[in-house]
Amino acid sequence: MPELPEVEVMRNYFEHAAFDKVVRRVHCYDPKILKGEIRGFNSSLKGGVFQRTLRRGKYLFALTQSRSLVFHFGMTGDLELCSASDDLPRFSRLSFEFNNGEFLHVTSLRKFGYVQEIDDVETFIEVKKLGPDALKISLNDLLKMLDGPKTKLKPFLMDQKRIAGIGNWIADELLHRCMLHPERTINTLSDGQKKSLHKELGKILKAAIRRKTNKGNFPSKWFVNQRVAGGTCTRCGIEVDKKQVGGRSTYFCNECQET
DNA sequence: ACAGCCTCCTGACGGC
DNA sequence: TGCCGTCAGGAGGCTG
Repeated sequence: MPELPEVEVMRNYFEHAAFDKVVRRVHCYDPKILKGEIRGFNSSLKGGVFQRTLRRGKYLFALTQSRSLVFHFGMTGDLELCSASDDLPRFSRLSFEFNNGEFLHVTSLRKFGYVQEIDDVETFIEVKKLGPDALKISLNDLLKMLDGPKTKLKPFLMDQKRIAGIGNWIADELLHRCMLHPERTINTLSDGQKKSLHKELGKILKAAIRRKTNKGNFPSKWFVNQRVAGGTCTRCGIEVDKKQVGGRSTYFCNECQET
């Protein structure tokens, strides 16, 4: 579930939870979540202080004076700051213990996602071939990107190597707003439709960040709320269709969204 | 270049 | 009550 807006909210949370505190120790409760050895991880971070965060798409980076970490939250990842007396959160896989006794937990029910020490943020982004951040992509860059490929719209939007940050729900919300069928091919889009993709994408991301939608509290008018069995189109009222597109469950209105 | 399928993982939920 | 199958989903890998 964590897509760009949720990760941006987590980035903020991380700063409030971790900045200005000295890392006393790192605890790993499930080695699967940590890429690399806990020993090396611990010695890298012990005594460090997180001072900076960055984000590209769904990836969060946290930097101490001398070390860099990347967090990917998969679909069920989250951060949770706890005091020493709190119970271990359910599904905690790793925690940073600070010298004030607090613990910042990385939770993950389904263990997709990971925490990893990296040499350098730019290199990581390069190796992953991540596209520009969906929140920062310019209209011109998007227009250029949309010029040519015969890919279907939804898989295009969700390809992190093209645009970083769009996941399943954002793609469905965006395509419904722009009245475009998820299987519409890129090369049939008009200029107006391309421009509306850019405009609506920005609106969705900014509103979602503002509303801190990581708890699923989307505005009631949003199409994303209809991504359930029996959901109805927020524009025409008919029952939404559900179909696998690019291997993902896709909800859309067969009447309003043009193929 | 693109499509389609598989794997990872675990809790929720429906059917019987 | 309990057992079983199915589903969700990001990303990477593999094949066609």
